[in-house]
Amino acid sequence: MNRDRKRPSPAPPRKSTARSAGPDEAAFLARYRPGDFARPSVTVDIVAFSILDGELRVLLVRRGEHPFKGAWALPGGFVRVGDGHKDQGEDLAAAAARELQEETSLHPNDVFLEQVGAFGRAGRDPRMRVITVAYTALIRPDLVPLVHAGGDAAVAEWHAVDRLGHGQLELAFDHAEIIERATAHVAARIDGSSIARSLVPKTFTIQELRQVHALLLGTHLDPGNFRRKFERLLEDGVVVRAAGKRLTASKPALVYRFTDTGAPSPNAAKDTL
Amino acid sequence: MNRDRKRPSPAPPRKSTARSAGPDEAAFLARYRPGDFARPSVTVDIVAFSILDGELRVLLVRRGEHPFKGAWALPGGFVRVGDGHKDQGEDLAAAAARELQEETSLHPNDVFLEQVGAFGRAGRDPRMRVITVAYTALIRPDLVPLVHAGGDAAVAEWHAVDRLGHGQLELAFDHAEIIERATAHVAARIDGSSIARSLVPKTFTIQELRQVHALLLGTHLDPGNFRRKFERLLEDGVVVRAAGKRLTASKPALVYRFTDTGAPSPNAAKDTL
DNA sequence: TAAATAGTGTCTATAAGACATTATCTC
DNA sequence: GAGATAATGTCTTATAGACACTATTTA
Repeated sequence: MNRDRKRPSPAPPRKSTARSAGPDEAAFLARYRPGDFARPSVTVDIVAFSILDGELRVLLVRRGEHPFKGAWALPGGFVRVGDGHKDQGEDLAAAAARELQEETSLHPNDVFLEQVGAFGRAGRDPRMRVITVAYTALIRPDLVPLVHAGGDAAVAEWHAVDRLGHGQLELAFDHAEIIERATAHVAARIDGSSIARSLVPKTFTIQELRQVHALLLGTHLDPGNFRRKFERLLEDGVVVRAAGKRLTASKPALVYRFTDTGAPSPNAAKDTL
Repeated sequence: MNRDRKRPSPAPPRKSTARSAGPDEAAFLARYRPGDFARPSVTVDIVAFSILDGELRVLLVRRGEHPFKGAWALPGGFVRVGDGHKDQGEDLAAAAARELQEETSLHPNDVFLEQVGAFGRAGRDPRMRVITVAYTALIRPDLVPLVHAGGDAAVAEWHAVDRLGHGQLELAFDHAEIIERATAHVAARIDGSSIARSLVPKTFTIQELRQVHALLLGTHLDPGNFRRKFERLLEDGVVVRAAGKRLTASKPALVYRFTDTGAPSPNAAKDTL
């Protein structure tokens, strides 16, 4: 029941949350000053997925500094907390969107961003206590070529999730675990179709969409059976025919696109995530 | 790519995580000193569910201090971060387990504890920036009578989740939203049966188990159809007959219990959660 | 025409929903 | 015996998996 932080503090004006604080509480807040005892650093880490060359891949950056110098890490950074008085800083989702944009130069509206959870094992960063909030970011493959433009100087590469295990690649901190949980998170949410929508190009064939589902689920999917499910999406107006055909070595495939029912990114709305 | 926290610091020995840091990195850590810029406070909040009088209920405590004095809040408290040198403090799951025990005097092994996610909207606490990590705790109703014993002096009550909305009860901070998400989290995981196991008494009838599922899903469940699913649990050895019968106003019902396949609480294992 | 893949149809097993029926207990 | 609920059974519908088959294009 330690809900009460036993500390006085200057009144940080609450932002946006309109609620009726009585004059009593206003007076309390005016008197309140935060004591300082140890606080953790809080970061956001971005698990950015895309599909390249038929593989599920995740964006990793090579660390140039200790600890884990030379190892691969998830892009991420500190949550801006503000000065604690006038301004309490940015929301978690905003921090994730900002980091995403800094790393990839992609606009957050084009990317599906969703919280996975908090990871805060003591000792996960050898320097100090760091609690990180992980977000999945689903990047449409046709946007991947635009990714590298605005990033830092550091090396960023898309690594196949399948080839991360078994120490084939040294991953910094607990990022192997975070990627594992993020992958499970995405796979568990594939059926709503809003996930898959963020991992196929603007226009796609049924087989391409099936491949996305198959990769995320880690199983083979029968083309005929998948088509059956796809036809339900057509009937519901979730997808529609697009112009043209996809030319292959044999019979060309019809091309579809998702309609705009339901936004691709739920970012703006949920700022607690 | 702000993965590097641009701060020097004394070497906090990493806890438990056995990894091979080269002598180079060891030297770096010895030199490292954390600068201090603004950090958020981090808390854990417990959304403890149980089923009483046929209702899904959540444990709330009445706030005795500003802000939100007199309002109802989730039990919770600060994550212990340690001094940042020798010790980085406790894991998030450990903090949740500790808070749970402090609040309810229940042993964490008897309770199903699982992370919901991080909530960190700027301004959610008017005093200062606080990021909280919410955990669901599922309390078997037969343990509820033991709950109050070891708590703080504050008033703690089990409130029906159905009767929280529409401003019927003033909830502190963003706890209404946290409860909503925690409820959805639990409902989404009901089918694994490990959830329901934590919300029925040690022995239970089929109808009692059905009621738990119905409450969490918010729908009516047909007794006959539910029995069919239950029979699969029997065949798989997930549940077995227990001695005795439940006496009612009419025909007594057979009594069952869950077997020990699969632990009731996944706490100890996942310390990143 | 051969090869290849897109697209279609069919059979079966499984599970869920609706609902009727029987069994067994208390009062 | 009346009332009540437990326990069982049946019919229908929806969906998934396996797999056979047809259609259309390129080379």
